[in-house]
Amino acid sequence: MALGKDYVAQDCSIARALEVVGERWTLLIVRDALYGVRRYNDFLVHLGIPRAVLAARLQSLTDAGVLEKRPCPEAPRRHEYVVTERGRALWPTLRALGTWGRDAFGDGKPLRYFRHAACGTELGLTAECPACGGLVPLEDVEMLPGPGLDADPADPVSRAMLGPRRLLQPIRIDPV
Amino acid sequence: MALGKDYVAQDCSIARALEVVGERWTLLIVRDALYGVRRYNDFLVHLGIPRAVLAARLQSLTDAGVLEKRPCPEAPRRHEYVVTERGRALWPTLRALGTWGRDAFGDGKPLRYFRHAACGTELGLTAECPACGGLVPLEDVEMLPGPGLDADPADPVSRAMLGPRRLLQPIRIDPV
DNA sequence: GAGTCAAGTTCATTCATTGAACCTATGGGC
DNA sequence: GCCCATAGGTTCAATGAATGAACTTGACTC
Repeated sequence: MALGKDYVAQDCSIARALEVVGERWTLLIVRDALYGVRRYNDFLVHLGIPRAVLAARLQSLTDAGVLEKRPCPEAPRRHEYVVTERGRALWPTLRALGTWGRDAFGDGKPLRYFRHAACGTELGLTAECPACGGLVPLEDVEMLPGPGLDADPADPVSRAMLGPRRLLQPIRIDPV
Repeated sequence: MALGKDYVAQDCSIARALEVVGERWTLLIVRDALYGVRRYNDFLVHLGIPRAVLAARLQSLTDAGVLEKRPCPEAPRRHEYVVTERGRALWPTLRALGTWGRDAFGDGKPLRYFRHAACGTELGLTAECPACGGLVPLEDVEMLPGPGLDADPADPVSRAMLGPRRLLQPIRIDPV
């Protein structure tokens, strides 16, 4: 929404936030980044997004300081996009949106669980731990597949996301 | 996003939620509805949204059970769109998004404060009361103008939103 | 030297958004 | 009865963004 008409003059923090993450695909990219996706091709495969749109979104998210683009440490000619602190701060929003989607439109079979790894308690509405009381550091959030999740997805990124794993833990795709 | 390509097969509650509230303008309409806007023309004036888009979004939000359309009790020929329980459940998401926008892109002068009316404490990141511990019922949330807010806005809806008021309290525009 | 792979860019088509103009039903003033 | 205003839309042409397929570029590999 940065291009063309924007939400200028709305005098509202929500509108300002939506200028950055309100476009189609953008929040899903941030979600994937929090789940550990880092590489252009992995976003591409997992989201099924057109290449041109992905490139544009990664660029604008980088400009906005939500992601950081940097050379991949292992293979120097590759890049990775890593969530910054500002990007991590979107996790409570995404958690709230996800619980809303689940409660409002789910069929009773959760797709994923998010637990505080230290105590095993499922996160509350907005990513806090009801038992320990407080926002759980992202590194301590464990995501697990729920009964509603496709147990044998086609694309390798979804497959890598199946197992219990931590938020932010980089996805690695085994070269076949 | 309901039309054309959608986020089908994403197998994710966030994607499902975005199918309903992810389009341009949609979350701003829900925000206004939570702030007490109820009438077509008030949304129109406050958001500066094209008429056709507003009509389409009100329709799809009504279809999704986020808003309810009903005849206005005072003037029987008018309608109002009122947030349902499902719509109210979006408040923590919007609060989280707003605090993110404020913290990430604000200039230090908050635009609005949201307080728990019973104790005067400012709401936390996601609409809970840090003092009382728990989600505050929307009717008990008081919104107040902050130092960053335009103190003399042009449109009557913004003017009606200036004073300290409760969430959901219907906006009334005095006929000039 | 031919082939591959990551990470894009280019381009024609399709789709959504925009802003202006028009429509319709009611209600009020005279 | 006639004129005008208001609420809540619909229609339409022009613009802008999204899509999918094809093409590009610069390593590295066999």
